[in-house]
Amino acid sequence: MKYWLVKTEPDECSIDTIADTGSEGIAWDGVRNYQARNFLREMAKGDQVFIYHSSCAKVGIVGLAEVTEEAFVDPLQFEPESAYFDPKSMPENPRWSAVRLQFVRKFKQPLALKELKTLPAMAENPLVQKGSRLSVVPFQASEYQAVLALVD
DNA sequence: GCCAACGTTGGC
DNA sequence: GCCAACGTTGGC
Repeated sequence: MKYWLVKTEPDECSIDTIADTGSEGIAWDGVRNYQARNFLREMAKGDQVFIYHSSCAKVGIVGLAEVTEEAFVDPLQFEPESAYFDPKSMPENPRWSAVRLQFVRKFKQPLALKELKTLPAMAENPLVQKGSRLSVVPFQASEYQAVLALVD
């Protein structure tokens, strides 16, 4: 099993939005960065995924989700009306992938970015590196456990 | 709202 | 292939 973190703006899709989708889960689409896309493609069913709120008042990890469907073609890239439309992506060779995530739980207290930066176990994680804009972040098992140890 | 850091585009 | 210009991300 592997571990990940995905960023989301709570105004667009918060942990509560994900929770509301229940057992159906939510398509994690709209990723338009190659490095992040490649990580999406590495995800396997059952992988654990931290949900992170960015660009908001309380930046940090707010809960946990799980991969329920491995990478599939992101349909939004072919929809001209979508903000995620990509005219250069060809149906015979789609550029962008999505996965399906299902809500696992919301932490009673979010783990703030500020706190994450103080954890020795997280020192090497891309999330806390200066200037990192990666929206899908791989986690080592040790990093995953260090975070879980601080939430309930 | 500001701005640093980063990724992408496109002219040459 | 270089690199300037531009657009975006995301913390603060």
